[in-house]
Amino acid sequence: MLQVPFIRQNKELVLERLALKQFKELGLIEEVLALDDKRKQLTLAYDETQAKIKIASDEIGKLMKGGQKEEAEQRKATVADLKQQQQPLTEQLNETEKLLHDTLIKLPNLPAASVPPGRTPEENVEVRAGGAKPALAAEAVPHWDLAKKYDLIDFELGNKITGSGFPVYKNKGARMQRALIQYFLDYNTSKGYMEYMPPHLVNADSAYGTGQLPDKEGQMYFVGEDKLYLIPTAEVPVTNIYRDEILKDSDLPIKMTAYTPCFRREAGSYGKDVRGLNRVHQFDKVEVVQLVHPEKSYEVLEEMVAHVEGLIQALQLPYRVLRLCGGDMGSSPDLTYDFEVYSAAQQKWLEVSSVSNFEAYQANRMKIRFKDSGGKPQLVHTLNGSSLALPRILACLLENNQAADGIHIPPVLQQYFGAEKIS
RNA sequence: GGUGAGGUGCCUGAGUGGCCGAAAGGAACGGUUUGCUAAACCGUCGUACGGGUAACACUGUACCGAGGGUUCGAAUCCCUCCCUCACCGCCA
Repeated sequence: MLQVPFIRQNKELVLERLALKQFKELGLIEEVLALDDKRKQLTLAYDETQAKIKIASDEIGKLMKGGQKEEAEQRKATVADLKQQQQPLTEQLNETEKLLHDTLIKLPNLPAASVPPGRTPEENVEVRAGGAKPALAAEAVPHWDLAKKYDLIDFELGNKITGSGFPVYKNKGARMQRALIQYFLDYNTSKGYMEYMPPHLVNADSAYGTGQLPDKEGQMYFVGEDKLYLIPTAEVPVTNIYRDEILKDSDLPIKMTAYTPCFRREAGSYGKDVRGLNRVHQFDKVEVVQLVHPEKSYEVLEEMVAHVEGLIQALQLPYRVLRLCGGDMGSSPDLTYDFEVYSAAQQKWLEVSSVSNFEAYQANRMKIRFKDSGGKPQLVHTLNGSSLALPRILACLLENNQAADGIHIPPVLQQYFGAEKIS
């Protein structure tokens, strides 16, 4: 959520940046400022009346004690009068505050100055690339065929148990999931991230906090009976650990990592890239989250990008790092880097990680603050990234490492997986 | 799910209608003392939104789980919800 004083002082910049993000309802900015003006005016009027009521009430108490009943009754009449004046103010104030909040929450975050212009994924900017695309044999096949050949994943079985997009991992496939999760968590904790295992369902407040609500409600599975949402990413429960907290500046940075399954309805994306593991409704992911001092967040963003890059390099996968253009970014981040790995048999780049700086956008929603050196509460900056999402990593590992004698496991995974290849 | 007790500031905990934004103790922070540590002593010790200021100061209002209500006046009384604890039931 953007901060009103900032909008007021930087109106032109805000309009310009929102346009970069392809945001159309620029009129909302004027609305916000007008509503805020109205709010201040009503607050002042309400407070003044309320102060008079308090004084009069106080006097009534004293008059009653002194036995001056008539005087007291007179004061009561005054209060009744004041309350009548106040009533419309109260209503208008509540209404205005709600409207202001509802309008404010509709505004996306401002993209950073370094965000490239553009509308579509094609306009994302490649920052760098690494790893070599493997030269596969002519008979190389995509991962869904390999999954069948080596009995690793059963997609049809998931259909029976749940529905499409819920693959069943089995055998060495299940073992590989476990190995990847453990390796990723070990890698993250070795770099100072504290490991968490958070709830997989969250309440509406948490979903609002990270920005899933109200905009992306349709992307989450909802348990109506208990008004809980299945998490689309560990970012939601993990970042909310510090919701409504005021930290000491010496507490920063806070580095957290968690493995969770992720649930996404993917409404509206049927039929596109849904084959095999490319897009599923439930998948596993290890996430890293940081809460940092505002002056450090861009430095930390680069550090997190390097962190994820190290992981992909260790897995020996060909990858590229993209800086997302304004139109392809989500509504909450200031700056996002996507990692894509090359799935050699499909000959496709698959997104496996997204690392973002949200600056104070999420922190303002969640009221995550710290006391700066002057002792004043100030919003932290939040960042998060996948390190990593499993399905597409697995797809690439299977496809890229297939050989006549089986699928070769990257050295870093062998001790976790317990073998050098799947055959 | 049932019954009972309860939810107060960073923590413990007092407060059952006006003198309470809230006692006391602890923790934390700053200072004095001290060879160092400890102890002792002094001070600070909520947040939000307004007004005010160059910035402080100062000042108004709100907040004692959440939301409603009663009353001139609510942490305190009433209602609904949420949560915690204990016991019972069920159960990994």
